Amino acid sequence: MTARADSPRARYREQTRSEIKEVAVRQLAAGGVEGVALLRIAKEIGTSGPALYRYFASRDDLLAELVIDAYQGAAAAVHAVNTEGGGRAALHALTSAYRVWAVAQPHLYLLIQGTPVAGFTAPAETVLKARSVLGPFLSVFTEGRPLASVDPLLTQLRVWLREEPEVAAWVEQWTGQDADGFAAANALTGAVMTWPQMHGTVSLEITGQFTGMGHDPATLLNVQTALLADTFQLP
Amino acid sequence: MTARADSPRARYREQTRSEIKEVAVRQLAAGGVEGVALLRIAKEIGTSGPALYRYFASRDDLLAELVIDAYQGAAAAVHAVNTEGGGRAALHALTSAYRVWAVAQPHLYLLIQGTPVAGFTAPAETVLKARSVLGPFLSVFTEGRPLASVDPLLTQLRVWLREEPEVAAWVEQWTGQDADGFAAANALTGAVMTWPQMHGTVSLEITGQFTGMGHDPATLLNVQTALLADTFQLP
DNA sequence: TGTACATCAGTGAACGCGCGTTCACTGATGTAC
DNA sequence: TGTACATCAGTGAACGCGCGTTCACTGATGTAC
Repeated sequence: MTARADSPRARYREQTRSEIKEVAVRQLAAGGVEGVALLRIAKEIGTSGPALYRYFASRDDLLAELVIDAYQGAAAAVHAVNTEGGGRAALHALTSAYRVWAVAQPHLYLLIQGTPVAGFTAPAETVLKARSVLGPFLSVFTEGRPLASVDPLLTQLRVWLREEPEVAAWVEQWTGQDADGFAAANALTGAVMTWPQMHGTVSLEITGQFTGMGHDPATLLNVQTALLADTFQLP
Repeated sequence: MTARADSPRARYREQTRSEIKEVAVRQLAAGGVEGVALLRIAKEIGTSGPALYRYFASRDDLLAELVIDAYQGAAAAVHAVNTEGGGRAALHALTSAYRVWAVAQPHLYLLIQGTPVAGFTAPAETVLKARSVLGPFLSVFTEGRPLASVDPLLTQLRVWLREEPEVAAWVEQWTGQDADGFAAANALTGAVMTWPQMHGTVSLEITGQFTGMGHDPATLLNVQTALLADTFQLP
């Protein structure tokens, strides 16, 4: 019989779990994924190595939780943006929030969007979580009217919407539009174009490849976002 | 006294060095940077571990060479593009060549553009090599006339050109234009905007984050490239 | 309220692994005269 | 062309390290009656 969820013991358990994760994140920041070591975590929180196995079944299990937490954090940051006004301003707010979150915790960003870790299979929920981050972008692009240059991509995504009910449902949820219609396809196309744009700029900034270059990454992202807004003729 | 450069011994030495690097690259592909292990390399080429120290001073030295080789490969792929005609077609050819190289050797691409390896300092030449990859893009954008939306970035890069003689020289070399002029600044801005765009799309493709999504990454890159060409009003 | 038992957190010792690197050495291949 | 020496490639043994994980165990904290 398991202890009640709000028992003192359960509470203590949760507390220890999150303490372990905190230390793990710190090690992640310091030495990357390979720098996360159970024995050193144990030493840091003043316990023995094997004790950690009361809280996580294995190192990979711990990593998997970090991945999920990171996605949750990114999604929260993006979802917290007020997009009520819609249009260009909302898009700028979204891309900026995405960047700000990433720059504030680069190690977490790299954990979920960087080089995949060999031998480590990401948890199954990952795909859904990643989609969740892009949701708010869909809603902004719903009112877009893309220029003709975007057509090749639009056509492909329209097919996808037709063939993948899951995706269609996701898009409908965020756009409030029928997945067969123009608005839904436009929205999906906008999100699919925005993602790599943000990711490219943000990841180059985070990995330090802009250091010594004469521009502010935020300005770069702003300009790119403005062009996207132009392309989709956002109000 | 060192052996003559073309002596049989020197030739054999080079051969062994490159055999070691080949195996290392194979291990890189299989298990990422952490998967490159001297002892396993030695075993694979049928020699003892310590023997490798005749060819590379340390594991980090070996990795550094792989990094340089990878940059050289990327640069070669981009430099091989025929940009004589210039304009939009040349830009498309360049971004496409970049992507094709990356997709063909994803592990090498991730080695130079992915998550930095903790505790490993990239060789000093790295910055120059990275610049070299972008050179041909400069020449294409020389004939660009960017839209006003790009101005904020343009202004920053103009300052950079003025203050960093090295960069100015690099830009002059590829554009054949005076670094103080409009053409040089436009070219630099175009390259700085193209880089993250390509990187974003290519790295998401390579890390498998597009799998299960209903579009062809090449189409996405083409659309993005077309928009860049529009933005800079390339002929 | 007290007692008997079950559940849980944490321990210390130990296992086996693969790693990078050093060292003193042997034998082969070059070079100088 | 032959001999003496220097340079090089490669070896086997060994070092020390940190790691993830298992195991049998002790003591504390809960739960049931």
